Amino acid sequence: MTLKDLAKELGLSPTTVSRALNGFPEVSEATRKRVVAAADAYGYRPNMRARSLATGRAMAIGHVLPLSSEHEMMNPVFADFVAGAGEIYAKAGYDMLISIVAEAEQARAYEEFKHKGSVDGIIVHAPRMGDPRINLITEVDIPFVVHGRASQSDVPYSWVDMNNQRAFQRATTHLLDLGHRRIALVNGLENMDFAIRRRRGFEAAHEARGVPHDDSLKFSGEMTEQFGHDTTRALLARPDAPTAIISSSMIPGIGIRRAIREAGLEMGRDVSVIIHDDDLSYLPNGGDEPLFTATRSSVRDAGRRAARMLLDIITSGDTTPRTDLLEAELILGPSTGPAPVAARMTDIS
Amino acid sequence: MTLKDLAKELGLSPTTVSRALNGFPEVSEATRKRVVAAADAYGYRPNMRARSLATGRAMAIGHVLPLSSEHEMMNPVFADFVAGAGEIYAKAGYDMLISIVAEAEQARAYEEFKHKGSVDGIIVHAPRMGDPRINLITEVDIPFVVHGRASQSDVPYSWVDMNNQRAFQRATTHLLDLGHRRIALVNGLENMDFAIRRRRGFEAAHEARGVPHDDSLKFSGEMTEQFGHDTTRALLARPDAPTAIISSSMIPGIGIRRAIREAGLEMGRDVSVIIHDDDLSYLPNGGDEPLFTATRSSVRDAGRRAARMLLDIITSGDTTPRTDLLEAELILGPSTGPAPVAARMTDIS
DNA sequence: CATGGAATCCAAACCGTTTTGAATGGGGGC
DNA sequence: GCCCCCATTCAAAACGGTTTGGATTCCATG
Repeated sequence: MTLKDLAKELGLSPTTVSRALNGFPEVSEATRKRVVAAADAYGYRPNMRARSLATGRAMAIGHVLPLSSEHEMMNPVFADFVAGAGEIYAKAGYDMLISIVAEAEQARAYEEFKHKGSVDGIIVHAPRMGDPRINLITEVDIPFVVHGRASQSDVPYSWVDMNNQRAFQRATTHLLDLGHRRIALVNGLENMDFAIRRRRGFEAAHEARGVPHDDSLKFSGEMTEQFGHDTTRALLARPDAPTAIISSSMIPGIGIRRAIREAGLEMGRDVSVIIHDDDLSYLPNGGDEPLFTATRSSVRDAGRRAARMLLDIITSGDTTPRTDLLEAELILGPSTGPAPVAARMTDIS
Repeated sequence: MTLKDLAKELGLSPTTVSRALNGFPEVSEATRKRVVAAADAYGYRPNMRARSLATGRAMAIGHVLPLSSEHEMMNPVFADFVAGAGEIYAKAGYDMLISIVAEAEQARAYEEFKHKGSVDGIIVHAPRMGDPRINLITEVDIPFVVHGRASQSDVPYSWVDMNNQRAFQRATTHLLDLGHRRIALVNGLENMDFAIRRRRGFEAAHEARGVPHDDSLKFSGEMTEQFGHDTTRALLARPDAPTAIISSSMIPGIGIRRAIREAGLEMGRDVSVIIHDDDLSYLPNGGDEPLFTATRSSVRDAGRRAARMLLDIITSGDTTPRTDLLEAELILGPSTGPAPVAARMTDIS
């Protein structure tokens, strides 16, 4: 059932039918009702391809994800971010196009998105530091919003991001306040922008308190359970073992907890742990009570905000860059406590 | 730069240019070369919407995910499955359209996919038992492949699935062979088809060995760490505590491990644990050595297979249902061992 | 020297919408 | 009764490709 068929059925021209269905004022209320009634009697749905072609709007948003090689980690927050964005798109009648493309081919991917006309805007995921993609898409001249930021990017752009630095500064400060003086950082890969900001926050907290930070206590790697476990085991075997650990994600946090237990120690008493909690729906940080003390910021909510921002840029046509900085909450759980006295003593001595 | 512009630039008709670029035989090799050269000199990309409209093929596959309400679990395997499918689509020049839609509106969603003409085929995720969607899409008459199966569906359809029953039967049999007689099952929600099959495998193994299975040892719920932990804690507090636990996913498995440790017991010695491992890239079951004894089947690989199957159905036009049943491997890790003698004794007595 | 056929190329129709520009009819003002 | 304007409606031209059904040229064949 095409528009033409429907028009013939009603004895009207395609023009009038189209206008009736799209709410234009030049059509009488009587015929509009007649058309609408017939439309859903016949179950008519406009063909999006044809409409897109005519209007120039694709009614779709593209998400470009870097294709992770076999051994690289698939971004674990992606599913939740997309779920949040998808909610917004669905309400606004937009589709979501996802393309997974190797790092080297990203340039072409954006250009194709534009020229193929399959999307009206793009969400950029997982920016690296000084990510070249930003300049690239800016040149292509298609609306986009970045989830995260790319330090050292020279062009202005729109983004939604969590205040990574502030979150980790607060977490670190909290541990310092509890008397901890040797704190380890288990961070994500430091080619990712968020990881760099988190380390900066970690260091800034030390500096603000005049406590030196030890480079040998800072680790970065793929955020797996194994990574958390192995680094913690190594740390606890050292004579100058830290009394607290901050982890960039809950997954290594679980490995940290395991290593602490294996060492015969207790989390929250012998070693304090703070994780960052993306509030992933499939990995909740406990139920009524949290499992870990955590900085929490919902990545699903970030997805919703980024989607709203992008749709607003597209529909308003106002491309002046806008930004949305989310603050993480600091949630207290059983995984932190005052620094053990023994450690504090030896440290002070 | 449109096809017409390019044609004018070359002094050729749009017909010839189109044919040259699409490899039709009716164009001389000389002009083809000239056209191709000009095309990528000008950076010409055909507009997909126009092409789709003309050819009737959308060159896109739709994935429909149930919109999880705030409290429901977002399917944790989704990200990896999609990554696998995306690889295949990218190679074949297809786009991936994802739409997240509430359970109640799924019917309309499929119909719209068809009539809007935005996709050539559909992948159906997370089928429930007797899932009504299967009949629905069959009626809509658009190629589709189901990831998983829906028991009690009366119409034949194409699917890619893991042999859930066999995997859990093997895991259970292995525990029985180790002397365990009271085995608990920590399963996913039993409105999901895979969960039902896994329970059947669990029960079949008992029956094959003539060991009774106790309904009070079977649990199903959202597969969170907390769920694994809480049920295990309750189990271990019972006088007739099980000596082994099978978990439907690694995430509750981690909670199971935590509860075992909290009870002062050791996993693999006092309580054996087998998990099912979807081989998720961001939640590997250990590194060189596994953390858990596990039934393993890569969900990313399933995504690749489903995508290949669907593309083949679409391009061949042969819609006779095809199926692909993947067998899980049983991987031995440190989380299992012979049943403790004490338990075995009291059981025998 | 026609004739047929292969090899190339092109004009025009088509895909299903929206949108432009014009036509039609009815009613109000004079 | 005439004119103008407004409210409706429509025919036709986009949008950017593909595809159908010829045209044209060139060469070999009889």
